[in-house]
Amino acid sequence: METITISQAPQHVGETVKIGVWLTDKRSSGKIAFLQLRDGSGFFQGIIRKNDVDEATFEAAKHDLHPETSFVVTGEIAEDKRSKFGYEIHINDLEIVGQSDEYPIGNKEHGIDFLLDHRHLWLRSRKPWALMRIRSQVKLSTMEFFDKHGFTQFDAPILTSSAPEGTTELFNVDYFDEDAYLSQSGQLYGEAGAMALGRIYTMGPTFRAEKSKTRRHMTEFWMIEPEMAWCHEEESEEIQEQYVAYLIQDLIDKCPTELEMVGRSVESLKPFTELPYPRITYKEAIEMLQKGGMDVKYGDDFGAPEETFLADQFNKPVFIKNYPRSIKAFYMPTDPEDAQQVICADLLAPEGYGEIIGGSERSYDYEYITSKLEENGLSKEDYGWYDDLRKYGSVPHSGFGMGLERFLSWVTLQDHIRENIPFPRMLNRLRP
RNA sequence: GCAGACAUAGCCCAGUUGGUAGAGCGUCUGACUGUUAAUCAGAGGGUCACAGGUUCGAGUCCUGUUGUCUGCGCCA
Repeated sequence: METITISQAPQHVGETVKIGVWLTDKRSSGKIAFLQLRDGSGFFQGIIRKNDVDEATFEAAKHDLHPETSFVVTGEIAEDKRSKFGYEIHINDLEIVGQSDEYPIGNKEHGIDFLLDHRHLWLRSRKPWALMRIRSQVKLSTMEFFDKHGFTQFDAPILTSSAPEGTTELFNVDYFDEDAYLSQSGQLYGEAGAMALGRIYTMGPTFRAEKSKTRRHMTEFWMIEPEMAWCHEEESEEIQEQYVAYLIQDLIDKCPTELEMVGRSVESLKPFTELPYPRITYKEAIEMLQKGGMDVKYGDDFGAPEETFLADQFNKPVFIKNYPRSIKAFYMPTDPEDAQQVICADLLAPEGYGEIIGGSERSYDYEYITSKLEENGLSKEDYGWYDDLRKYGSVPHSGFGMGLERFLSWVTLQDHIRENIPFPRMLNRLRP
């Protein structure tokens, strides 16, 4: 007899098979019981009738199966329109493997704090299952997209000697009696990679010790940071929008069930696969905000309300280009049309989700970079290697960073990014 | 870092001028042959966050402590 998974059930209609499962819920009558089953590959229902099994098995189904009890079922796969999945299994026999008593998570009515305290178990529920499948697909699609476009995956170090942008707080670790820090960006290392391999991308965890308490922040999150040699900002933006559209199209094609499970309709995502995305300048954005009655002036960075307002003017992601130098990173080159500004763009997601990508051209001028490093108090000892990238065969290059969980929270319509990573790390949450 | 809320059963929450601690869900027992948050009947379940104070009497009023959530800032 063949052992299959729930996801393979449609190919085994009429066959008697074995499946290793967990119970999510059950309903029973005097002579029939409905067992809601999951096995990691999917969810469906098992039916057990008193007349089809011996009495001990039927009694076991009624009394010994509790939420998350693991067992092996033997039965015949049937197509049935009364089942939500479309298929179900008529059980002839079952063998309990692992008992489960008083499972803490029910079908409804839990607060977020309780659920996060039980994250190791909550992951078994439907919504986290769907969110983790979507996350996995996005990472796979990322690798496929960049591979197709000639990029090499390039892993930046996580332990670093100091801070790339010098401003944010870093997690300090003891590195054999020397101070080291957990990386807050792989970008500078990515630039070294681009000079070696042309086009690279990093994909890995990033750490920020900022005491942020918002729906858009975690202390540990994942970034995807492509870096491209011989590339100006305009070309980088084209890659960015193609990448975002590619991720969304792949989700539409490969994860429609998971999207529906988390409340995101496939139809609502389709417009975001149509390119190009609109582009406006920072100055135009300021004008739009002022006309909209918001209290901003040139030189201000945008907060959440401003980002939402701007994104609401378009029904697509929108690039905001060329911000003032004062609110951007030291390595961004001067905008030739306005010396107060730098060549960069942020991509704002629609529907109130704010910035999902920050990117820019990188200055490749040795004098400019060395003076900026000095202005920002970044030492030769720690950043001399970054100078070298300009000293030996410097070329125009650009790159960007996408926050994986921010992207995911947008496409899955979550109001907080914490459910888009298996074990979120936040200001007040380090366990489980 | 700033501001505002909250803390009562395993969970989600009520609790009136201060007067014996409540419901729903889950759990357990029973009924029911197509249930989808099943339904019906019954049972069990509490150091009211912690520490003081006022009072004949505090879940309720006062003070302090701790924890959590939400929004803002910072950013992805």
